[in-house]
Amino acid sequence: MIKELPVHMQTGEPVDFAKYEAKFKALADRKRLQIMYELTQKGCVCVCDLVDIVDMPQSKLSYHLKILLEAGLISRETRGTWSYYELNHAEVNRLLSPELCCIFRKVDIQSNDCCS
Amino acid sequence: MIKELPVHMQTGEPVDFAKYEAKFKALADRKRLQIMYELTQKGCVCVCDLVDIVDMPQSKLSYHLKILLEAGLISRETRGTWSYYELNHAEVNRLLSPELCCIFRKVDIQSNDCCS
DNA sequence: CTGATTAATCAATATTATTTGATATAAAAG
DNA sequence: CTTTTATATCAAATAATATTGATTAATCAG
Repeated sequence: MIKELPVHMQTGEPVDFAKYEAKFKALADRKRLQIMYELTQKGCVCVCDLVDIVDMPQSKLSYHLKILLEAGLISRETRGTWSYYELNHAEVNRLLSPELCCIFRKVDIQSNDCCS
Repeated sequence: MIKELPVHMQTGEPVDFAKYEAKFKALADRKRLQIMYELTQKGCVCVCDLVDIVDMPQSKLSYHLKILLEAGLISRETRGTWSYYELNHAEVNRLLSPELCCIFRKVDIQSNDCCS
């Protein structure tokens, strides 16, 4: 089995710090972390429910959801007038440690070493 | 072998989002990420060298080092007039994914699945 | 002791992010 | 068609962060 080097190590290209800055900026807010937590717990939630769950005025919630969405940490699916948001587990796993998995990550059924 | 549940799952206590907010805030800046990257690469570096490495005025660097220090992401050791900073690997590992290990983490010799 | 070096802190300013309330848009229900 | 509901967007006000240059404090070398 051949191991591949990460791109920046193969090429000597500089690391794209700006990319990570954007992700961590989105994570750097307790309200947004709570939103992510609720999405981790509940799966797919519509904005109208989330307003009550996180107890936040609708326009404010919309602002924070946009930031998480643009950082690729959550995804949206619109049905009619409703917008449903859910966590982007792949992206969250790509960023956060196994130790944070019980809070914000959702792990494959295989790897049974978490939140069990 | 008995598996322990994470505290917030055992007790039903709310997750301390503010704690993580502070950590991610410190990570949410490309200059600070670069500082962490250089410390990952070089180990223990004094401020006078870091000024050249990251090409930043001294007072600005000092400001950003303080933020990383207070977030527990780096540590300081002062010898005479010099201050040496290095990455707090334990804390970084606690936060960041294995996939980020090649950039910001340093992994135990054991686990050979990274940056090799 | 004196002058030079290292690094932290401070105050002023500039830049970014967040909150708020109002408005806009679009679908759904009557 | 009209009204209601869901959500996004906008502009203004506020709050939080970052940058700059100057100053301070501590050590060091002569």
